[in-house]
Amino acid sequence: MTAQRRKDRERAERHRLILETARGIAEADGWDAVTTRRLSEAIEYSQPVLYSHFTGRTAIVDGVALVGFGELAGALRAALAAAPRPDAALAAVAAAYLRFAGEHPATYRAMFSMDTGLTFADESSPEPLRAAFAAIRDALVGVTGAHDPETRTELAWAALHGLATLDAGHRLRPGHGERRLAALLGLLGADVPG
Amino acid sequence: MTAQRRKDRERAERHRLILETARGIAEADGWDAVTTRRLSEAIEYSQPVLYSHFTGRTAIVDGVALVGFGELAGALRAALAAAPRPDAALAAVAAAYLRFAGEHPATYRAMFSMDTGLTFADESSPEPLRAAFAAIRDALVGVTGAHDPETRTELAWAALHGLATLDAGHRLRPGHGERRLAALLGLLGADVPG
DNA sequence: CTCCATAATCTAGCATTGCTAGCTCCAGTA
DNA sequence: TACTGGAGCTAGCAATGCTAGATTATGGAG
Repeated sequence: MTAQRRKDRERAERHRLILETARGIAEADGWDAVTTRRLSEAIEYSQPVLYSHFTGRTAIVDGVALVGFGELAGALRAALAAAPRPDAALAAVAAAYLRFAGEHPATYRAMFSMDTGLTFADESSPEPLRAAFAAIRDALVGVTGAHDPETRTELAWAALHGLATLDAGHRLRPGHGERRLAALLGLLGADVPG
Repeated sequence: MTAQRRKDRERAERHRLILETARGIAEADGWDAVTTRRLSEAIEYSQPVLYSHFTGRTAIVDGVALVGFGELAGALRAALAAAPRPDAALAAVAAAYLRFAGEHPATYRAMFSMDTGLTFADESSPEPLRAAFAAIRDALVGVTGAHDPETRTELAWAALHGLATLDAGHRLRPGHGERRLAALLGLLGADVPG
């Protein structure tokens, strides 16, 4: 049964290849360019192979999103751990969040802006997403009175997400990202009444 | 030439009908359900008629987005005008913004989350969008020290947009919208150092 | 080493999509 | 009343996601 073991490994590798290739095409030419034909050609397999790994095109997008959640959680945790002092942690985490969104716009879109089959906000929420949420909350708790941290974390997340998506859509003034981030940190750092 | 006048009127009316129907289908069954065939059938014309009004499907989405910008700007201006005192204006505007996004999710998607041919952030930005931005800024200026109002307006907008989109994607705890809005208003109302 | 059953992979094609070429037919003019 | 221009439709193309059925490779039994 050692042959089976090897096949499983090759299959997992190809699974990874599909996701990586899809992500690459999406980051290069947008998600519309990720057609099953182009993707299958890029991985040098025929289209039906894709369907032996994923239930359909949207499942592939979901797969990329999941990888993204893992990366984002890692980046936030790393920023949190590397921050010298608690009050610097929030700035580091926020900057890391916006950097991730800016450097991987298509991945970020898959995670947050595309019709998805993933479920959230309940127990079946992907673990990496919960980890990313926890990183933001931990950073916030370190800097503020920690009154109702869940709500404040949701709010900080929403602000970061709004900045990321509006900026990606060129809805905000270019070149003012630093200033906006500073303003956000100023708000979040301040004690909130109520 | 009175016949021409009538034709122009009918044509404008049909233009409006197309946008309204497309929006209705999108709000009912999502944008994926807005196919040129279903849309043309709903307006009781053949498909090519759509292309005599719009350059393509995305132009129709853009048209709905533009209508949405107009409505949003109107709602924000109304909220601003109806607020009894300046410090209540911000709460009214923010609530109106989230209400609009919650009541017309597909329209809101067309405005902010879909690949669009519209341009923003420069002079050619749609006028209604600039009007909506101005309404938020005016509300903010009334409540705070108005230091760097452009940046603070972008930030407030981003927070509202983030709350709207994450909530629409069921990424936030249900039933806590009021609390999040209150927390946001608390942050924005507080004076920010720097 | 050979044969064969199983699994893996591909070829070919379906239904649906956005979009368009070219015909038809009707309204308005002389 | 004949004619012309344009408004609208029928029919069809290329591209998409997806799948059925044929085909080839794999690996164990004799």
